[in-house]
Amino acid sequence: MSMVTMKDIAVKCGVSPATVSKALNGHSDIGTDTAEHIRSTAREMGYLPNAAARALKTNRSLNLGVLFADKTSSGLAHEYFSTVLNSFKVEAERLGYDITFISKDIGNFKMDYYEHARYRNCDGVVIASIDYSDPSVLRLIDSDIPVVTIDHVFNNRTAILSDNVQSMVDIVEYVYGLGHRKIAFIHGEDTSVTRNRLASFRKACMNKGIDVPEDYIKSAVYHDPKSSGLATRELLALQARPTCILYPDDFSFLGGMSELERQRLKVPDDISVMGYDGILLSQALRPRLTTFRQDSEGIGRRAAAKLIDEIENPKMFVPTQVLVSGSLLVGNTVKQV
Amino acid sequence: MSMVTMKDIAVKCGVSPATVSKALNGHSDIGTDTAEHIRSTAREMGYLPNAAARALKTNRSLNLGVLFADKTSSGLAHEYFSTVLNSFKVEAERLGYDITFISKDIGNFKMDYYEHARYRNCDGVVIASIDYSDPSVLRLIDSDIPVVTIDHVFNNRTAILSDNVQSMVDIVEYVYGLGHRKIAFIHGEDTSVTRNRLASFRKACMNKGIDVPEDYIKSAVYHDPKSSGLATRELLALQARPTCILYPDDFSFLGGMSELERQRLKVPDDISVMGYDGILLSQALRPRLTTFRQDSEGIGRRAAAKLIDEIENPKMFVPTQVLVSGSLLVGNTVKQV
DNA sequence: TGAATCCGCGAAAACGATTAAGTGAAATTA
DNA sequence: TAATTTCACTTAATCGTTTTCGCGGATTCA
Repeated sequence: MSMVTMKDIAVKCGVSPATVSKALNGHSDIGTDTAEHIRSTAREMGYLPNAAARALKTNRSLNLGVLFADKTSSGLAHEYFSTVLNSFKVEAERLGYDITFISKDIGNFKMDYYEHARYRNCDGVVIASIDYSDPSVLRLIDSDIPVVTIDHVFNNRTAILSDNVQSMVDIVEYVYGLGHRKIAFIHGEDTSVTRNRLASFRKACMNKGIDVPEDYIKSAVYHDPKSSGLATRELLALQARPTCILYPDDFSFLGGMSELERQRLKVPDDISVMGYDGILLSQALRPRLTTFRQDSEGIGRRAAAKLIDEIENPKMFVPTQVLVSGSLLVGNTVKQV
Repeated sequence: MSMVTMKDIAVKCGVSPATVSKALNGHSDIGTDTAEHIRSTAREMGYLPNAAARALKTNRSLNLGVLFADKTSSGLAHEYFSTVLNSFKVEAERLGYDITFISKDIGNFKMDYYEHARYRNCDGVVIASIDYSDPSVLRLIDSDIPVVTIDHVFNNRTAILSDNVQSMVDIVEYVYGLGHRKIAFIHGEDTSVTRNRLASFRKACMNKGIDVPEDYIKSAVYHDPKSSGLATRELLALQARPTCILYPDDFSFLGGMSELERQRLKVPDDISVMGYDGILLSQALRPRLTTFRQDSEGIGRRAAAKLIDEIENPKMFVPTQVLVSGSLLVGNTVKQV
């Protein structure tokens, strides 16, 4: 039951624990035959390294912290973030790291994110889907722990972002190409992502020579069908109705579609609509959703790779912004006009 | 930068490290004033316990392992499991535990689940959404590490399950109540959950005096709209078409709906359909989905509570099956006939 | 042949915490 | 008053690894 340790192996092989450690870690100052003998008896005896002892001694845990939304409206429940997390996990494991969730207040112990990460000896932390103005987050950002952020930029940190600027350009060019000139845009809460998308939308329209009246820009809450339904209603009430509405994500998109349904408007015959995210369901629904697929898998993978690179080559570190581009997913919700 | 340790506090307070440890852990054999003084200087100095050192010495890590599907078809990406995971996380953290993902093969190091859990000193492990016949899983099940399983029963382990038997009863009674007598059932891959649901479906129908011809029972792949679309097509090809089709989950449900759309059948006027899971989107879509909402939040929470209880009170442990019941979510896809 | 180099390995001190066993003084008891 | 108990704290071992330093013997070099 109790674990076999290096000392046990040392006894069995008639060498010192130091030699066992070196043999198992592939140090060069151990004879090849001795090393091989140690390794094979280790295998026979079912030896497992003890992560705690190793972390204690080396001050490296091979463990990454992840910070995903703490709020009750769990970021995890949303497909975009759970996909990011999953690919982050896969890549991290491939590179030899485990991952642990970082939260505030573990049990009765009040602590902030930084303290939690320290407590667990995290070699690095990835941050996503969170309130980036939280002082507790900022403390972590300003700390000496390697950090990469997702979809948000700090000037001293590496960030992985979907290329929101390019995606809005692609979207506008696509609907423009289908003849739309009256394009409305519903955006999410005010975050840097939201601002980037909105600015890019405006610019792309301008480049196409399209005028965007202020009342074509509406605000909603990300992932909230009700809120986007409301925004949609406002847009439909305008005297100069848009011919195409862009939504900030696919949940909002579907919320908008229900409102259209309620008003007996057919998609895409009466009005064109388009989403963002490319959730799994988008292609299973009828009509198939036209949306912009974010490469969430790529984002998670790049985040892990960058973070681990920073951990393992600290002197080469320079804060970087990695843009990950997505692609248009053409369904049946946008029509030629 | 480098961490403040108990020794530092001991020096500053003019006591021994042992006294600091006891004071911080609330042992009774330290004077109240001394203890308070130690605690306050610890706070001032920004002391943080070192999880690795503590784990090494106590052989307890306050860390739980989670085993979620390893396959590329990430369990995490599915709303049901990510919700379970999230509530598991929240409850575990409330009780003072962190969580770490357990996988096979971390880096170049080949190991199985049991070894990984050992390596990380997990106090317990929760298993969900996984191939329960995997020998590596079985090794963990047969080990001395506390384990709870989700949606699968082993006789030596505590299991948390949605009450699939009752839910099928509720579903059958609901559609029966609306006049349906020709009810088809599409089920997922062969697992214990699937078998339970199917058996319960048959029994519930029998209790209502409904005959279920064998070709009303079709097989599909969970969460795969294509596969359920196919099964749907087969059902529609029958001479005695069912008036109501039950799907194994909401993704399959939507796959079925697209097939119906393709065949120009209106839901619910031409045919009634019903799903399972109660995904977030179900109420945002039009028609609103009639489905059975699993209490995934409750499942995760109970799993954490049970697991931690087993860890902290090992002698009271007895394998238990906790049934968590869900509830009917009535939308517009089932019609009175 | 004597000196320098290299190779393979061991001794021992950490890393930061916990805890059994003990210690001296004060308080209680007989 | 002498014996016992209680109180508040310390000593020191220990958890399983890693790593610096050094050591003896063999090999190479001059």
